[in-house]
Amino acid sequence: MDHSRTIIHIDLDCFYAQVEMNKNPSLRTVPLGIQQKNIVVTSNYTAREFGIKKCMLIPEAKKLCPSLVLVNGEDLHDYRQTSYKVTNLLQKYTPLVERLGLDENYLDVTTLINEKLNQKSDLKLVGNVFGDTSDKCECGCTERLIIATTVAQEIRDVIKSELNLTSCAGIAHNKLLAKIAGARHKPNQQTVVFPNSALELILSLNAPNDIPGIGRALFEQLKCIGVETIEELQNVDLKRLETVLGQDKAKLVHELSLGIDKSGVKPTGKPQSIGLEDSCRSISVETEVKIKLEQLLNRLLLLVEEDGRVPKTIKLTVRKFNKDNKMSHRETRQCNVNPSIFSSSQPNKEAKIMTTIMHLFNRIIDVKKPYHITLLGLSFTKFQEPPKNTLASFLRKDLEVQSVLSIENQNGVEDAESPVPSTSKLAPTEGESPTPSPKKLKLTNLVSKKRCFEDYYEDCESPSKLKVADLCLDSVSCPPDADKEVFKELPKEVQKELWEDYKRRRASEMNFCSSQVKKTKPNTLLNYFIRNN
DNA sequence: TGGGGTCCT
DNA sequence: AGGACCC
Repeated sequence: MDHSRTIIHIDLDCFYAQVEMNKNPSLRTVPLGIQQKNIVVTSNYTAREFGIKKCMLIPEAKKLCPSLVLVNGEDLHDYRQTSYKVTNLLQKYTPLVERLGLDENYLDVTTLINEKLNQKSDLKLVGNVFGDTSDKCECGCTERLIIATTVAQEIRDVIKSELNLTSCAGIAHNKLLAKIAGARHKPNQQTVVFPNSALELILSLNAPNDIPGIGRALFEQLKCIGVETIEELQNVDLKRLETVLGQDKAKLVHELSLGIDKSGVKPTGKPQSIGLEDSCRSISVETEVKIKLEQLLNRLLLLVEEDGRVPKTIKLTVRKFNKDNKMSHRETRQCNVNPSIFSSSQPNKEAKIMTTIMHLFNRIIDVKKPYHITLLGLSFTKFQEPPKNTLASFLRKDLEVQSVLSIENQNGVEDAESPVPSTSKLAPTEGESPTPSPKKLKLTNLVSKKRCFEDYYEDCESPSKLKVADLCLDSVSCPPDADKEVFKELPKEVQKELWEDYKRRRASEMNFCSSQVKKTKPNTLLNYFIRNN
């Protein structure tokens, strides 16, 4: 077996509740529930002592705990923001950070651990251990996992000190085991599991669908062939499993049941979609539909503006009333939109977008017949170009021009555009814990977001006129797409970053163009900035 | 049972 | 466009 990787799973404790308690510290001392419609989606640990459970109905929760304080958590904006702050912190340890929902992250710390291994730091196991450790694997994984317990503790300490959030961590040689182990001791604790305890850990779960990756549908299929417990799944005849699941799925599921998980930690880049939903008792007239969708659209436009990218398609989701318990049944329709519609200079773009949304709506609902809608959702997908969250993006004058200059982020790998150079990444570390990087320069407040478009072509040289040689010089000059007057006033360091950013973008363009023509990868600057390629 | 997301078919 | 999975 291969135990060469070291994975840490970080899970924020009752995440929404923690965010609300940080916003309003007086909530810390009371039983707190986060409410979405008629449901308590999560609660703080004070409330849990009353027996409040995830996804409990409000009346039931109130009966268990009449003093329960409820905060509405239907707008995820603040949770999403905090969530990304956590992920950004984690990315200082390794670029291999994968998000799962808003409150979980996987880290592949293999490289970092191997570096620490060479430094001969003393082996001190921190936190809980799952299972018995008398039978020790000799492949080296034991030492690696022990070092990782210290790293996990450091990471949790930083999340606490920087963001005032407590979390749990699971440490193992794969994602599956790390996640399951982390849930053993909650809250604000961590657990390591060694390979020899993998089977025991999996068997400690109650049912096959407690294994991440085995959901309701798979569980039902398993039942059909008489597999109801994890033990039965572990011992099932593979051929029989294949008859219902097919070869690939059968192998995967069987391996999961044995604690084997070969899946890698996939760096999560920018979201593939940004959407909003609103459930409701009943909507059956068109004006109400319009009002709801307008609300959703206005909120969504703000989110997309924050994101910085421009979407190319829009998707409408409708859930019709269904007396059967098929609550999950939704219908969607999508269409492409001209990205120019999102331009800030576009006069009443809301109305224009609403027109296409209502067109989608009419593809799902025949408004001449009675209807009964219980959910409306709107989402934007297929974004143009990766946004460049750098100082440069701020000074760039025109979104449309920007889109011409940029390329799609083809593999979703982090694009080396982090405003703070991730120092600890792959470079050898100095042995101490990763120090928080210097505070980001908050240009947001320094530079007005107002951009003027008119003089772009007069003011700037065409990028195509820039010679490749310019890109290789050490000297720093003003990128053609930045405001020269503003640029002059900036500190030298900032000027340098803007110029570096511009060079990177130029390099990307060059590679983009040539790779369209010939399949071979030219040895451009880009190769230094794009990994896994 | 909410309000999100991902990837595969 | 839907369905599986995840939180």
